[in-house]
Amino acid sequence: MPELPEVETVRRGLAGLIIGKTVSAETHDTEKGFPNAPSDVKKFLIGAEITDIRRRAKVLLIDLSTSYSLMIHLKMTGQLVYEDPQTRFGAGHPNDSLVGTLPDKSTRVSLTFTDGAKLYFNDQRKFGWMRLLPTIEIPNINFMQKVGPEPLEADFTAKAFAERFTRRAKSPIKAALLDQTVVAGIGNIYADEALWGARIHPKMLVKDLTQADFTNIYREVRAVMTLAIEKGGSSNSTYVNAEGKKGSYMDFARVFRRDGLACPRCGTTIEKLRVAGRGTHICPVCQVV
DNA sequence: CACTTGACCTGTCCGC
DNA sequence: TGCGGACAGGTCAAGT
Repeated sequence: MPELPEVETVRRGLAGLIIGKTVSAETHDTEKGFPNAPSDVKKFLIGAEITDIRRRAKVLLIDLSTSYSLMIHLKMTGQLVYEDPQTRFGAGHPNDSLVGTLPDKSTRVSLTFTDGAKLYFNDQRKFGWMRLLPTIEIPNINFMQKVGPEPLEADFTAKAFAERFTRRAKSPIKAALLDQTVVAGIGNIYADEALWGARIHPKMLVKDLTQADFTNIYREVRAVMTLAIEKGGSSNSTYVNAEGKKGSYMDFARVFRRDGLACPRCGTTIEKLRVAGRGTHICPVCQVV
């Protein structure tokens, strides 16, 4: 799914909907998605109040009053959808919804709150996961130790951005942008969009780029992600926010999934190629190797 | 280490 | 209409 702007959109939506609520029940499928022991779930999740919702890179953290947290990665097709059964607010809402009646075939975890509201974790491809762990242990887990800085932090500079890439000298710039240990939160959509904005070909090697190039990429990454958060993220097929609704960034995309259409800057037909094993979209005139 | 490729899953779309 | 193959927002564990 879900790159930084989509996960941030879910975080903001959920924060307004479930902070302060108390979990009264939980069900999940046993094979995948929520591997915690039933005794831990009973002890640290049931009866817990939601105290905060945080995001780091593409990971969501739902903090509980028991000093435990739910740590969630949506991967490609994960959804966290809230539903208030009294008003039918949330899932199944007719406007811009990609979610029908829940739970459905893709539902892996369901939480019920004491007021009757529900939170569903759906994941069509089952790559995503949710786990319950002590809040204090989160900074120690491998992913948190290795993940790079948040690109939208106010004090994150263009110079600091460029320095993160020195390790990846022989990588194509797109592969390095997708590496979460370099900079956090960038995925396939916003890598393509930012490189188009910076007029840099995704196959350009890191070592062949100048500080000026990195400054441009830095500006574009920040601009495109900020706009995407404003638009509620990108919905190609399965991504929805906490209310089950789509994001509209794809209406503003300049190259991503626009192969065969005109480059909005020069009119040349946008092409699709493969870089770092991922579908990649470029303007062959604006972005030259 | 740095770098590349395949694996993990289900669903959809495209060509025959 | 059916069937095979490629592809899809992301990491990982292997391989070189």
